[in-house]
Amino acid sequence: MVRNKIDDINCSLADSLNLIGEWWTILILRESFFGTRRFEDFQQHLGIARNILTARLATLCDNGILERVPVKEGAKRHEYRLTSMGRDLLTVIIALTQWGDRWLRQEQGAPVNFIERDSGEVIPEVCIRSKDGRQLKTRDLAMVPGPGATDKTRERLRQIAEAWHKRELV
Amino acid sequence: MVRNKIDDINCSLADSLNLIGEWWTILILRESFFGTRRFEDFQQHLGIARNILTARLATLCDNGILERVPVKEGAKRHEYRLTSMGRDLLTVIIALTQWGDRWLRQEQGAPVNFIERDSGEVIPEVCIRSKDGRQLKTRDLAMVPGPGATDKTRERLRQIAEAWHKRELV
DNA sequence: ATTAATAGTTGCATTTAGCAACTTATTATG
DNA sequence: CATAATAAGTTGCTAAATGCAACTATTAAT
Repeated sequence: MVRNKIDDINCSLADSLNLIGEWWTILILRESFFGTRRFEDFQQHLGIARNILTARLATLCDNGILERVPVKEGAKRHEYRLTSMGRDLLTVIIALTQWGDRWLRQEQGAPVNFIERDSGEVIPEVCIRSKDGRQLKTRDLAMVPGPGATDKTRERLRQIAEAWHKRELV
Repeated sequence: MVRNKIDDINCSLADSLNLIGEWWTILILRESFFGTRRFEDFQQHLGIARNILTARLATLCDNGILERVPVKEGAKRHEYRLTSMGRDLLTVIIALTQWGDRWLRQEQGAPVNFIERDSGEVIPEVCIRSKDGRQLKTRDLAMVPGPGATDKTRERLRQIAEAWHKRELV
């Protein structure tokens, strides 16, 4: 799929989704965080079709999110492990899990709680904060061009800012 | 697709992905955060096929992430707006955008920076924190059954904890 | 009343995913 | 070492999802 074709803003979100936005990919990564490393284990835990799993693991390896390492020194079989790039996705995965807990399981409560290993305390919800630690909402945020902005991006951001003022200040 | 079929852990992540994990959905939500509300605008900004856009907007409305509201009092035409459930996804979207900034645009830098509207300061990276505000990494985290855990979930979490000890303490 | 814009729908081609059986290589076992 | 068992895919086929472009039906503007 070409999700960025006519996109008028060069956005890291679309790029990220091109790497991890395919069916199953995030659940594969969740399994990785759970400690799963072997093909058969991914397949059995997720119930994913074997050919799709093959394809997804290859994409993740090609993009540096997982790496294939020998099961042990000199072994021919390998396993799939998170790279630091992959581990860095944990924030996204936990944020999305917590969103599901909040909105899809209000009655039952979360099936799984993430705790800090040392203290055993449940971690608070991942959220957007200001530099000095205040929690921010959608309305508190705006966007400005960053160092990698193209002209198109600047233009789009200008239009967004303008539309916002029209709607918010009237 | 049935992504949760053989899943042996009842996970909010899989549920979340069933709502927002389809092609295009997250980019549609990004557009919503940018202020886009009308069908034609979504279509033109994203370059998405019209029938797919129709389907995605319907799913998002059905699940309470967007809502259809009349363009103005009494008008027949409507527009699509984020609900509070939808706005609550901003954390995920920013986390994923920032991940893309970090790993896919190391040279150029981020095309878009999120700032706090009042201060103009760029917001820090969304991250996982402990109760007292320390930043946590993958290794600092563990999982325990929450109030909504099933027997299967408990069993799986037990296995994960056991495997972790074997690998980490040797 | 007529036109233009908006918001879809429909039919068809292409791509992607699911399934189950088959293949190949690699470890374990007697 | 031979054989079996496991692991890790591959292949061929079916079903479902997506892309595209043209068409339709409202609604709003003049």
